[in-house]
Amino acid sequence: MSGGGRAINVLNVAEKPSVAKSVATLLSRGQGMRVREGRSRYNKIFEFDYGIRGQRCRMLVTSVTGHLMELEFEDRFRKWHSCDPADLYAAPVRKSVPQDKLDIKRTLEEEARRCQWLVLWLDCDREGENIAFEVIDTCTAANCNLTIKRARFSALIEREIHDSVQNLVEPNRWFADAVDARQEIDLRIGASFTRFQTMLLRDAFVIDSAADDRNLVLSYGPCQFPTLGFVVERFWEIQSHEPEEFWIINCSHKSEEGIATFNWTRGHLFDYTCAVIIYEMCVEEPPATVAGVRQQEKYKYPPHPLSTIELEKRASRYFRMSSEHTMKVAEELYQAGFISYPRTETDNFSARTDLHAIVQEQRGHPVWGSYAQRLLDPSSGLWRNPSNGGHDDKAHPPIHPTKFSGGERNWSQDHHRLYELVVRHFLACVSQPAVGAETTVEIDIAGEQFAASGRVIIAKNYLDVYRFESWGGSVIPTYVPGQQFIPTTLTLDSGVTRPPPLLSEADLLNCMDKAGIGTDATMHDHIKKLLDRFYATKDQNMRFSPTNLGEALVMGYDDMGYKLWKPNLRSMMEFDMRAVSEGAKTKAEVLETCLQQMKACFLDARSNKQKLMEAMAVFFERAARTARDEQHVVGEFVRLCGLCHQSNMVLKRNRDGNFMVGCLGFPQCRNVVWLPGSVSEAVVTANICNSCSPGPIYMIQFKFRRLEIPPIFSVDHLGCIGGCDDTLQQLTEICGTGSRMSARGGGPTPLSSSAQRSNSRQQACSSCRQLGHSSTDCPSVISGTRNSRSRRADQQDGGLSVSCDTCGASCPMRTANTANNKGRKFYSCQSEGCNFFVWEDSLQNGGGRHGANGGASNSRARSNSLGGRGRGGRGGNNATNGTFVSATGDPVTGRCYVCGDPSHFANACPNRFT
DNA sequence: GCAAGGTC
Repeated sequence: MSGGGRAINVLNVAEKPSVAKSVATLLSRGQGMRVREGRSRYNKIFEFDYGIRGQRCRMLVTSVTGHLMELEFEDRFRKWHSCDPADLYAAPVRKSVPQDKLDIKRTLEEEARRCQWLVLWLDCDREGENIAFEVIDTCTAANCNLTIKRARFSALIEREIHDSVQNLVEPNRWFADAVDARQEIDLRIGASFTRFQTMLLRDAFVIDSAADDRNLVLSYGPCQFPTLGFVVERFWEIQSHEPEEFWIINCSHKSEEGIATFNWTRGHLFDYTCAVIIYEMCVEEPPATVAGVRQQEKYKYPPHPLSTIELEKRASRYFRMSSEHTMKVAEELYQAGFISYPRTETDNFSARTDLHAIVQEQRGHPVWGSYAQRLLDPSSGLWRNPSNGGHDDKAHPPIHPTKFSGGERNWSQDHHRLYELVVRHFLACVSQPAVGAETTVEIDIAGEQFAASGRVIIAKNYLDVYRFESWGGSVIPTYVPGQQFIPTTLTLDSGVTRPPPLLSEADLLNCMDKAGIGTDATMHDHIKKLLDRFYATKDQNMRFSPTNLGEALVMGYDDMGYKLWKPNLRSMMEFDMRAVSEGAKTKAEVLETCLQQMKACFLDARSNKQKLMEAMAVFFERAARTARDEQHVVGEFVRLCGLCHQSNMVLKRNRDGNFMVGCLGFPQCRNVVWLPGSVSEAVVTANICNSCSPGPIYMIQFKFRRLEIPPIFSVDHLGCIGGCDDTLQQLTEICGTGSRMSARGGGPTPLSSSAQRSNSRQQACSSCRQLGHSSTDCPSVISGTRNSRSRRADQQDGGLSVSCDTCGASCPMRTANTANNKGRKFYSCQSEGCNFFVWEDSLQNGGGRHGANGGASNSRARSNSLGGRGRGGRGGNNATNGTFVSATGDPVTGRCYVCGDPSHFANACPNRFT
């Protein structure tokens, strides 16, 4: 091993103590290795003799603990009031070793003085390269004659480590530069915005967080803020959700073999008339014909090897552990040698990993040991080489067990759980997928398609050990093509669309991962920061809601038109960092352009600080000395909340100046009545509404902006929000509301919310002079001229069809079979999820669509924001109560949806389509 | 008192 000539001293530095120990052990093969203390008690020094390409070496292997240095502003810029925060974009910064790392620095200096070579064993990623240069700077300051080399390795495996030390390379300056740029940008942006918004808002409002207001820091960071943005965005999405009623036909069939539930191929329809017509056709011609039976073998694959994010997501999902706690427990298991390094992006095992050896270790476990034995038995056929998740950080393998344990005495329940997850996940990864046999039966009732499916699990395979996942199986009776049967139940049911749930921790990690916010080692920190800063809370179900403070800050920047709370900024920076690390751009170039842009953004944000103040004023009271000129903060009493029955509903303005009546129980109670966007003034009067209950409900004197309401309405109106007031309802429909959600939606952020508001107000259609639509989507234009001509051109041989207004598919002509419309022809779209429907005679007449609602297939009438009346435009027809049950042969219940009479169905109603 | 990134 050791060659001739005089031995040189080689200082080897790893990123962390564990790597130093591994490298030393592997290189020395455990022979003749000495350990001695350095100045830092964590960072030992290992010594042994070794030969590098014929050169005899005395190897000294030690470590740092991550970054050795920190970037800071020079002293005179460190105090918050020492300078204008805008100056922080140019204030001099310097890198230095912080107090708690000085002992490591001294060790490096002392050892470097007696060495000739320095070999860097830092992790092989950009941060690792940057740390390498911190070590180089420290060591060369003590000994300028050092020869500097970099060891490149991707796993702590004997052959790999020997190879890398025999093939030393140069450190990569570009990689380190990319990190330098990132650090400087993060520091300047973070410090300037944090100081600015903290000093602006903390003393101006009474922020009732758990922290003392004086110590509250309203931080801004390029990772924490987009993380908050995800939470707020979902919250807004939920708030803006307007439940929409839909209709669905359900069919089931019971036979001796069991029951099959058939789902309507159309999914659901939002148009009630359309759904009822189809439903009634099915009811009147109920025999079902089996159109097809499909049998397929399906596989459920085991997960990819375990990365940090996956570990965090799964621990959150399976055990409700926070990502921060998961990482703490994982770190302890790692320190004790039970699992591999827990901070890894890699989800692919290197071909050199001895997977069988890892399984072998687990054979003795009382619970999963027998599964491990089966895996190793070639005759079981259970083994499968793990899939490749496609990520490799080139530094660490996927998380896997490194030492057998049947459970240690000092382990908490969470240590047990996490170790079990890591082991079971690993065993699952090297197992065959679960196999199932799926049967799909398609049936046809009066031209409508339904389908049912069942699954039988043939082989559980990995699911036997991965108890966290399941694969539902259900058996359905046997059907043969052409078979006919009478459905046991055939019902028309209603449902309402639901908003998405609040973000779970796993969802949030997913969002961050996709947008490139944070790293595997820091993502949980950013989430925790939201909680620590009182920007968000986590409920019992581990789901995140923004606090008033978090929402106000995001709202403030959103109102300025900035995407500072979106992940774009970080993505842009990440793109630039990559360019630097590839040598396409220089560090100086990126710093200059990025900081110039950010400074301009900062100055602009500061000149628009009023937006931030206004957003805060929506949620918080002004501090005493500034509250004098504020009004509408608390609001005037209108009624007791009919939802929570605990708090008062008060008249308020939102930050755009739009009026609303909201429950003071917010955020626990979210009851709110949004008022028409055309209201210019609103004052609660002493008049009490005598038709709405429970009372008292105080009436509000409104003034509307003349140009924003149709001429038939008066600008002055004494109104009630209890549901009795038709004028308010109509104006709300016509003008829209000032609801933040209707303004924000999912589209691009408006630069000015007032511009958005005026766009949402509707003008009269220039074609038919009606309100509620524009000439481009006027029903008379669509069905009367342009589209009916194009439809005529679409006739097909062997049967008439028209092209669908909505999806463009061909819609065949069909004949209605209902009592009132027997023999009448219509076209309805066959595409899944499409509910286009039109009567043939309405096309021939060239006129508009049917009746008030009939035929206008896609009109998804929005529910009125003035509560309590069901769907707009169909007063008196409360369809949600009417589940029409028409079990063939069984009694039929329900009532007519047109007039509400229980003695007949709509198909026999004399008032239908009149 | 501020960021995000390493790590103990």
